[in-house]
Amino acid sequence: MKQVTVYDIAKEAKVSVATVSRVLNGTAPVRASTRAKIEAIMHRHQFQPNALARSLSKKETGIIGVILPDITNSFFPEVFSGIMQEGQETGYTFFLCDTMGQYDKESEFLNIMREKRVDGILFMGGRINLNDCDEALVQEVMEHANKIPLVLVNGNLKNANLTRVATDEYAGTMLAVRHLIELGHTRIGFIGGESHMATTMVKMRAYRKCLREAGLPIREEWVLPDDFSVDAGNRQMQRLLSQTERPTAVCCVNDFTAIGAMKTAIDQGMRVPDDISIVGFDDIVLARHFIPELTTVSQQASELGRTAVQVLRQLINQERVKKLTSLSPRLVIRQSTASPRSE
Amino acid sequence: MKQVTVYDIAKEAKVSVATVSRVLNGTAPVRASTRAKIEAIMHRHQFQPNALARSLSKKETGIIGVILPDITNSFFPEVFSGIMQEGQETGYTFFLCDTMGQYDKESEFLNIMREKRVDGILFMGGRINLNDCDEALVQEVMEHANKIPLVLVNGNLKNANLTRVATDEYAGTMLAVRHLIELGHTRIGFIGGESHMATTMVKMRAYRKCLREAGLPIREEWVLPDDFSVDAGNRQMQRLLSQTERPTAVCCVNDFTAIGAMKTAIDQGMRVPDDISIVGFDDIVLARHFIPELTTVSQQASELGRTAVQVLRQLINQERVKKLTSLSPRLVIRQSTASPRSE
DNA sequence: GTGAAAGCGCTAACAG
DNA sequence: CTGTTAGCGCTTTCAC
Repeated sequence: MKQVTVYDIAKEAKVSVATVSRVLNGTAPVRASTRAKIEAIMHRHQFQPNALARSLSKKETGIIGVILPDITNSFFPEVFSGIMQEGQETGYTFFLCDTMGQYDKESEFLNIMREKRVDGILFMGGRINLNDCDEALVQEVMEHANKIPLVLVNGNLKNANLTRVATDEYAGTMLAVRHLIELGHTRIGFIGGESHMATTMVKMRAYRKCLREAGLPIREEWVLPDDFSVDAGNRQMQRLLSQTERPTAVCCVNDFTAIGAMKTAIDQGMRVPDDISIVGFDDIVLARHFIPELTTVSQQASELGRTAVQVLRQLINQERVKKLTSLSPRLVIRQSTASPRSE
Repeated sequence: MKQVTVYDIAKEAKVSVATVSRVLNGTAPVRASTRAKIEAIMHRHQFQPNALARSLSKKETGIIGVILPDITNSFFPEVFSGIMQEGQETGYTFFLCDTMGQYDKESEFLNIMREKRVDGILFMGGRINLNDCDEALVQEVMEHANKIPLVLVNGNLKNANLTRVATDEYAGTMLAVRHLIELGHTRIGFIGGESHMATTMVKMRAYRKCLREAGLPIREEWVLPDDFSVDAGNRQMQRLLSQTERPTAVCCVNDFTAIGAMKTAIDQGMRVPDDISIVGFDDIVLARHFIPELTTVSQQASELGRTAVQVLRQLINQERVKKLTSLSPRLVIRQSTASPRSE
């Protein structure tokens, strides 16, 4: 019942373990006949080389550690899917850690990854999305990054100067707001996002910039941060609708809040997009299946994941790497936006 | 820059590596003073014990391998989330493999897991959902299961007699169909699901049983398998609506097809649930956010994941385990179902 | 309590 | 081409 090892194979083939190792890795020429014999024996015994032993001596595991805040949030499975596709093609395997948004879990997982000797780390969510992250937390990540290839995905850490790949959310939001303006909207609100998160700030900044550029007034009572959930969308749309002066369009921090906003608006008897236009951000899979289909900004999550792995691989291979790889989002126009009714 | 090892620690503390190992694992008493000294040194050097070396000698990794067919399908992240929660509490870590529905990838990952010496395997999707799985594929899994703890989650392999945990989909479907019948529906269709998949067959069987029990006729032209996608729902609802005699309610194989069916019905000018009632299966997160909110059967995905880990752990610890652990689904009544209009 | 030493299974010089 | 041997870093008897 004991696992067969290179020694067993070697003995049976009457060769040394070195030779067995050679056919296993193709690291040096081996006579065709002995190679064939060894392979036959390995096959017969269904030999499974012990990856632990191999990694221990090679000092590399072929494992990439992935930290993300919530696998249950459909954006992340898509990114992860891209990560896996890219990784599989290059023989990498993944160690996925879900921090459930807790910063101390990030620290914990970072350590576990180091113990497991992963070859590199992809860091998403949590502290790297904070606008003003605690110095100690930044420090910690920097120390790890000093010892092991690490890239921040869709986030940043002030003054840490780490390698990162991210969607250009500023540009993405401009796409969304300009779309609304081009449709003729002049009364545009913004919903969702915790205000201490970088995403929220960036998106709001882009939103304000656009309105200003277009010479439109910014009504602070229409700028309603909250969190990133569907419920946030519900709540803030409710608030918007309770005002006597209402916007005719709203830009949402992500698709979840957009969905919530849409639902509440419709439940209150409004029609989307006739009475109010709504645009989201992320283009989650179900966005196109809502009624009405959601206009949104696609982050191309899968592409983001692939790119992240490519960049990390360069880091692992000690190649030169751009400090920031920026991906351009795309506006996906569907049914939830239209020109305002002329009144 | 080199990693510090137990030897470095031992030397600095003027003790043997054995003692260092003892404080690391608490496997034997160590004098408090020397323990303190060692711990201080480890802390100072930020010592990270090499998990590979440890696993190699202990012959256990604390890793559970998880095979699933598509992390992008929101049902699986939820299951996985439950798996991780349960695992974390017991110190396990996970190796996630997405087969993207390809059977050969299942084989590949099974082998990789063996090489990585995971402590146990959780198998979801792919071949274990086939109603009639190729004998060789069954055999392969059986051989692995013979060597390593393995549990099938929401699936089965004929005559393999493997340990499994699964939702009772038969019961779940009965819940759904009976609900429709109790509402007064007599004309009920069934949409979606590939007919060679076990889920589909089980659910259809339950559907037929319910109708028969209630003395209702089964109209074969209203039983429309397809695949499990939103588009399948679109297509088959389209077909249903093109018939002159239409059902007043339809039971869908899962939430995706239900969403598709709903969307097509509404796009065609029907009202849900007024003109047609729709019930799904799974209770994905967004089900409650659709308009109308989707009535569905909850699999309690997260609970399923937790249970799977518990069972696997028992297997790993060589405890007695029930061959089948069955979870009861729950009907979640929301807005997409109502009594048929009396005409 | 603590130390010496033999593994765990594989890779990689080095020598031939 | 192939064999010998010394690691890789930790755990675990077995003595003392």
